Amino acid sequence: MARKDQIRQKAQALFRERGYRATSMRDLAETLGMEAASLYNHISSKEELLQQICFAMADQFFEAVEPVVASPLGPKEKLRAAIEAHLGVIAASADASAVFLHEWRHMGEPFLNDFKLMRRRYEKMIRAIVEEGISLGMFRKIDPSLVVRTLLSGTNWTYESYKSHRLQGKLSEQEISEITSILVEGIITR
Amino acid sequence: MARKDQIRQKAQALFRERGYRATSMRDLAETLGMEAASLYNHISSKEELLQQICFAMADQFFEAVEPVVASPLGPKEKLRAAIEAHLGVIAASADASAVFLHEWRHMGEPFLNDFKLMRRRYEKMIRAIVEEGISLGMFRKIDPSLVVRTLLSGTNWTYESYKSHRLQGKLSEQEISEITSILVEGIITR
DNA sequence: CCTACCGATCGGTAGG
DNA sequence: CCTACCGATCGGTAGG
Repeated sequence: MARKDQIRQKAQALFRERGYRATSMRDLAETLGMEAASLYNHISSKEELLQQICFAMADQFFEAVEPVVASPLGPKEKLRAAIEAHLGVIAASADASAVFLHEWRHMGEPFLNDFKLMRRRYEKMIRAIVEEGISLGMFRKIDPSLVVRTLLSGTNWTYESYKSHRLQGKLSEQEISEITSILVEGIITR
Repeated sequence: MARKDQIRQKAQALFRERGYRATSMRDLAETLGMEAASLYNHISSKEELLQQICFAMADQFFEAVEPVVASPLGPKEKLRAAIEAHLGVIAASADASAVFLHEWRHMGEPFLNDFKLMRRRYEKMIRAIVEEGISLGMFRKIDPSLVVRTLLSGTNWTYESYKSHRLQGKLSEQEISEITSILVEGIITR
């Protein structure tokens, strides 16, 4: 079991660095000091690795953001808290987040469809905050779907922050707060 | 020559839809109604296609944004115009933009390094606008590198807008303006 | 966890 | 632009 976790961790790093299709099972085995065939004592297929990474991250995002949505905060504070929670998940699992964001399309059915449905549900959850804010006159009247995509997309670079020249290491609490602020302030009515 | 353009156009669509590594030359040939071997009368390699797509898009982004940077606009209007120009390029070439944004890492050296340098130069150009705005007290005091990454990342979903349920078809001028506004307003001091 | 190996598929070439 | 084909590599299995 511990071995399987090691495999998954290395798979996350390689899938993120090179992409799922460009990572061979031989590559993965090599980083673990074993032969490719030996991997199959711990996993059943390459795609199973991808599925587990993607759906485990989906769980993480929901676990972080759902309590915020259920909270009694007002739209502005709720949206801020949701984006901060979302950023916190990426910061906590940068490799797996990058795989979640970019490699999911290489899953086969029926997992692919499940994944798309899950993502739709996630966006819908955040969209509800935006819609409430608009209806209360606190947020600008802009297509909520467009708003949510811009918000989430604006966070999607952060998994690579630790590789950047200027922004090395994990994002600090303050940086997470600043990114959130940039995104949320652009939506608030003046 | 016209044939080569057809090949490139189909390659853009397939690389974008399935990813570079998951697109075979046989896939590409099939969409063109020819055999894989015949492609090599028009191109020299699969990677050449990727390089030409990526660097052609790089040229487009620079051609759109450089005049804005050189203009006498103030930081706020200049940043707005730069983001709008950036969004305009994506809207005009959605497939190629998606490839530019996601598939570049599959280029080999020395092209890969050239590409990274080019991207750095592009970000630096936009960062200069942000830095000027901060120094004039018009923009909030936030790490300009973080700001630029958030801005550009916030535009990176737009190439898929025409596939979305709620946002079908190319982005309208108004939608481009709204996205720009969300991103830029979040940076301006109050 | 390894050796040995499989059928499938890959990018690309030769020759016409 | 096609047929025929190449060596390399792929994900995965058999058997120990």
